Amino acid sequence: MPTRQTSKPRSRRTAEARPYHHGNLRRVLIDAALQLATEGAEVSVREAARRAAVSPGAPFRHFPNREALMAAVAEEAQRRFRAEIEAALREAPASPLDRFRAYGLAYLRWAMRNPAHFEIISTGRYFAHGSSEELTRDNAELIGLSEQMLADAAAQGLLRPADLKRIQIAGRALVYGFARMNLDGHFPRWSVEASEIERMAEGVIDLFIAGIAKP
Amino acid sequence: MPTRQTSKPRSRRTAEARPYHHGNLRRVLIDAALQLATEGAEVSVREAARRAAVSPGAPFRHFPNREALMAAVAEEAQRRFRAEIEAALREAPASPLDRFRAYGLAYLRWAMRNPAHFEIISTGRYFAHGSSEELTRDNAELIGLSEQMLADAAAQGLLRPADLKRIQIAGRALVYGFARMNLDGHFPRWSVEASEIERMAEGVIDLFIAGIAKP
DNA sequence: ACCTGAACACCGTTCAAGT
DNA sequence: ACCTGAACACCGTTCAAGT
Repeated sequence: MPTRQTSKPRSRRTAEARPYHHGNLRRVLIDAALQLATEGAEVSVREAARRAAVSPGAPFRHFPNREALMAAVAEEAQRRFRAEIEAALREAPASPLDRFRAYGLAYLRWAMRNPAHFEIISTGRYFAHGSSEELTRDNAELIGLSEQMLADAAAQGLLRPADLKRIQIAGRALVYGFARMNLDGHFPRWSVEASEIERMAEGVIDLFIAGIAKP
Repeated sequence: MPTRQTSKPRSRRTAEARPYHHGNLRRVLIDAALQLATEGAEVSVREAARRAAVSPGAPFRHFPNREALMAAVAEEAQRRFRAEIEAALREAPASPLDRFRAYGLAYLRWAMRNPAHFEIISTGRYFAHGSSEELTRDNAELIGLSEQMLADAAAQGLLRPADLKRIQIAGRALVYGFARMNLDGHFPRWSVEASEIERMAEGVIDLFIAGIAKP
């Protein structure tokens, strides 16, 4: 058994003597909130503070209110979401309809695997979406992407005649609705087993594309 | 000016002398909660109690907890939702695809006009859907209805070859997604004006049906 | 410049006591 | 049988005081 090192004076910054100033609290709070969401718990400022080992008032030095915390969490989640979609598109074939398909698939796969984060991004109950520059910009870019793919498809004569905006809204409603059915626990009542959800996601996207594509 | 009837003794149950026993509290609480939701406010048990002019503990004689109140509210909303869909189907033509269209339209119209009620029915964040017999039954019947219409359409040779379950899930994802985009405030970023939402709902349903129907 | 800790106004829920 | 009112454990948020 090793002797206790009683002679050595405690250094000013050992692990057990946490400094008064956290230094990194903003980041730690966002991670704690992200973690809470992943666990399926309600994100509360107090609980995030508790996990950051900090007093209940401390978060309010970094965020004016709970909404602002949620917005920061959403920005982080959206960044990851967008990164995954862009990665999928980088590996996708050149044909615009194939790219449209890859986009939808990547969207749904991320939503299926990160339901809590997806909800924070999309719900708008936690904070006003318009209040975040970054979220608005990211969103606009993703929308522009799908607009472009559809316009290309139309230009190459791949689509049956139809209003492009209508196709776009329908396509988005389809994937968003599917993601939310999953999130909101609707699939059991539609007899869709957990194990077949990702396959069904693919099937639903293919059905939609078959419906808009020229035969 | 009429003289005050001071001679007449106060009856035991005048309007201003509210009786200790409410008599109708369960109903009144549900209506108050429905009203709160309509106003866009968070439904709280205490506020519902306040509006029913009753103490904060009183609701718990009628509902074991907040979830049970929300479930009762959802049951009421679902009843109205279902009634409207069934009314629309009564007036709809006989052709199964026309009926499918009428169903989708009635679904979306109700969701557009009663967003708060629609959310309580569909979200599953307020209470466990499985806990309500009535909700489960109502839901199953609505699902059965659309199943039947699609089966009829297939039997009459109106559909392009495709898996019926897939069509059903896709159709539901489409309308649910559209309703939620409205609810969650997505339409501004898709440049869909409030005034054109119902027209767009129709367009999106028609696009879907054109996609599954035999040309 | 950033954090603590007490305080305030909320909430859901319980429970003894009243009618 | 049903309701009151005080109580408890939460929550978001503020603010004087500490480092």
